[in-house]
Amino acid sequence: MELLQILECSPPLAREPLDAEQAAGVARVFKALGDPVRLRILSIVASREGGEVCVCDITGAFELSQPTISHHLKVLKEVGLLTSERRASWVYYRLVPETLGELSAILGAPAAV
Amino acid sequence: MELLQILECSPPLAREPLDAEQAAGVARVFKALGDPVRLRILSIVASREGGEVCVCDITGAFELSQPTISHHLKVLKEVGLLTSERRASWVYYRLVPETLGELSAILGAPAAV
DNA sequence: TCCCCACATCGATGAGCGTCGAAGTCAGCT
DNA sequence: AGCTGACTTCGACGCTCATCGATGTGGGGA
Repeated sequence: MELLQILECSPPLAREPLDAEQAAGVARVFKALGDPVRLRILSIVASREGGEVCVCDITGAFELSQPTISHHLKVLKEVGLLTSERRASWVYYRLVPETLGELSAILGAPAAV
Repeated sequence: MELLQILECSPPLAREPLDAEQAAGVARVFKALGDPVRLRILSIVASREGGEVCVCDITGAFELSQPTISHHLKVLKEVGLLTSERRASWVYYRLVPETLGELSAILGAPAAV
């Protein structure tokens, strides 16, 4: 059930065809990346010094309602690209670099061990 | 196509936030990858010895109608992941490795300069 | 020339998704 | 306890998309 496990078991595209289960899992993550707002959110979190971003910082970067941003954050979290932690009144989001790395490897990165 | 240019100009996610135009372009390609059938098609083409796959070979690998496969091939072609060439009665599809490489770099590949 | 085959396009349909306002939750402050 | 601020969840609406059957196209072969 865990998505990251499926990513770890999926070979690079150029090595051998994906089976249906692998394709379904990998596609879920790519689908999450297939939205401009989510991509920008992810890049904001990923490029942040310290690695943490408060939701209010993200909301301020878009001309979208706060529930919409929250929805996108939820999608990114569900596929294992982000994690969240509540401290006091604020919720901080943080990148999961392993997931990003697995995706890169599936696309055919030169296997950075 | 100008899509590949956008990919080339887009920094790795972890380096700096994407602007709206970059995010829109990159998202188009990821959205194309966000479907299990298209991912499997891409892996079939990418892992093929010789690099060429006839449409009939792809259609045979799925329990989907031929128009549906043709639709997915068109999507992959429009975002610059595949090219096609007609020879005699058959149409052969081929991977565009540059596009895949740019995506991998945006996800944070170890900067293959 | 006529037919057949490989593939693309068209039009329709049902499911999914992005977006919003409204309402709910949760924590700190007075 | 009550209030306020930061997010999340809910319900709804409009649009996009995956899929299909039917139809169009283009190239060989008989």
